[in-house]
Amino acid sequence: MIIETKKVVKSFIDENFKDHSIEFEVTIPEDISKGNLTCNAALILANRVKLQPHEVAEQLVKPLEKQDFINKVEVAGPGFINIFLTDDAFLNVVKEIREDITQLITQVEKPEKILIEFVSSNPTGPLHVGHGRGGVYGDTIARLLRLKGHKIHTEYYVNDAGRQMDILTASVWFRIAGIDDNEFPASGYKGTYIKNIATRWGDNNVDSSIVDEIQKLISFKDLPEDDEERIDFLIEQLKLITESSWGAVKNLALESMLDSIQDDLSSFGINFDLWFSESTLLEPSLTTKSKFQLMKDSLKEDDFEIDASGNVWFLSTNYGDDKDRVLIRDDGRPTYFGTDVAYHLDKLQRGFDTLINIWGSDHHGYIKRIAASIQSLGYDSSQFKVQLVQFANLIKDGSKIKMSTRSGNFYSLSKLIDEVGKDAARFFYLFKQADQHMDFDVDMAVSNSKENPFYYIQYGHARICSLQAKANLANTEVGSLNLEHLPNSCLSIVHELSKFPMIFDQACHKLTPHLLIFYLRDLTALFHRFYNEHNILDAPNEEKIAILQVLDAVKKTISFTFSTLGIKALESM
RNA sequence: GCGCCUGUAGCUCAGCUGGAUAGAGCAACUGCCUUCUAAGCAGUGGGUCGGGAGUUCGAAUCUUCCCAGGCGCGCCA
Repeated sequence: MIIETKKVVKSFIDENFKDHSIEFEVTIPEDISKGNLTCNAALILANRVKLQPHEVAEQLVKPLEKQDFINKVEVAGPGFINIFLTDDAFLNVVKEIREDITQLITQVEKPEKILIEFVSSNPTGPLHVGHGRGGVYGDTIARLLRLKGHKIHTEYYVNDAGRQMDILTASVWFRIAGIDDNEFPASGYKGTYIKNIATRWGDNNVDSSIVDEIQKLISFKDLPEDDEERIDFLIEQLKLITESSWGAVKNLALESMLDSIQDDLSSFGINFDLWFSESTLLEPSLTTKSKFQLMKDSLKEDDFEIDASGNVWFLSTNYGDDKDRVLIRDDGRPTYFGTDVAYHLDKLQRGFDTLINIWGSDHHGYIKRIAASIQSLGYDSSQFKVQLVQFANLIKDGSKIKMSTRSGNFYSLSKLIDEVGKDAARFFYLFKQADQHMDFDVDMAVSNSKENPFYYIQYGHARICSLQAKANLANTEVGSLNLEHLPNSCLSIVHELSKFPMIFDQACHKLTPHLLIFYLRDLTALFHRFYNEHNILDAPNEEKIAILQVLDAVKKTISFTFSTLGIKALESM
């Protein structure tokens, strides 16, 4: 109805106020006395054409009054146009929700092929609660955009090629050799998951001479002082000591980490279409160069240069970045940035119209250089979009929990799922806008008390299910609703239901799924209030049927929206 | 120092492409369970929308300057 109304106003303006195409809004006012819909077009247009807003409004009223879904139109306040809809318009919403709520979702005119990349956490440790937030957000965005009609592909970029992988592998070797926490290098990964990998390796292959050498290496007194230099030195030595086993342990470690990450995500309802391996970008095939090489060949020639020591620089400042960036180190190894450029080129070459990357907010400084590289590769940087997700602080017993992967001291995602449950966890992640800092209060999420908003909506859904079971009218025919039989206080529920398409559109357009949760809470509140005021099952039969049809629409709105957010609505509590 | 994000009720947050009296939940206080699930409902109190200036018919929303907090500013990923 909003969309229809907007069309009417817009075409009237196009006809009668040529050259004044304006952006205006049709919204649903808080106060029902201001109509079911309200339009601010006259205020904006009056400014342009230098007329009184009232005069303009009076003209805009005319075409609206002719619409059969509109009952009454008023000009109010400084020049708002308040629109009152017919009963049928509302009843139609209830009917459509009950038939098939997805028909209320307006499909995009031009469906796009969109690749959404998210989580992409280094496979050097288990996922923690921060990754969970990005994961749930990305997954939900994918679901929303799919429903809008876009073609969505999801991807996890696996950083399996860099120094971090060597540190991971070295850490496993230290544990294989029985190095304990006292002697363990500060820059290594200490977590118990490393011990588990070491144990898996130890089950079938233990070479005691290697173990001896590693122990000797660790106690060697002339190791570099600096933590980072020391770990790099140790890695170099370990590669010599372990020879061919190095690669095998590395593979085992990577595989174990990916298994664990995959398990955590899938228990969160998050699955990826593709796990993209960074290292494949560096592997030439028999017939072609590596994707990395091909990327370098595709960059504009003016956009890179080689310095005296042999580093290859990408001149991202040509595109507004603060600094130029090294693409290839003097020893020939690509930087992280370098392979990432190759990855993005690969994405674009696969024919995606839009790339959406969901990154932790600490990566915001990285946006410009990737956008720059995309331009240099000859693509339009507007195809590349980044949604930043802010950190999630974990609150337990009223205080923040600090997290660090290296020390092995963190609150893992799997622990969160165990304690809070998938659905409540997803709910709380989505309860706040993704690009805002958030405190995730674990105690609140698990509490069965009234302070937990998750159960508020669930309870509403369960109550309706219970009513339906008792009334035995769950399948009341669609379309037989008559507004006369509906008590006034139930009408406000119908009004709220009519907002659904608008809210859903906003959530998709702005990539803000939290709007849907806030909407459900408002909708549920109206139901709970109504439930307390009316003894539904004792109402006269016609009234009861009418009410239950509206409540069925509420129930379907909750369960559909929840399922879109990856949450299962409870039938009973 | 530069960049991004944030500052709205005691707490957690909506609202931010400017719009009609600033919202919700929790907490506090007062009521409502012999009646469809009280994980609920009704009501009361609580605000210089961090501060100043500006833009205009109109600002929590836009601009600018301050103040406070988070994050980033690697040939780490």
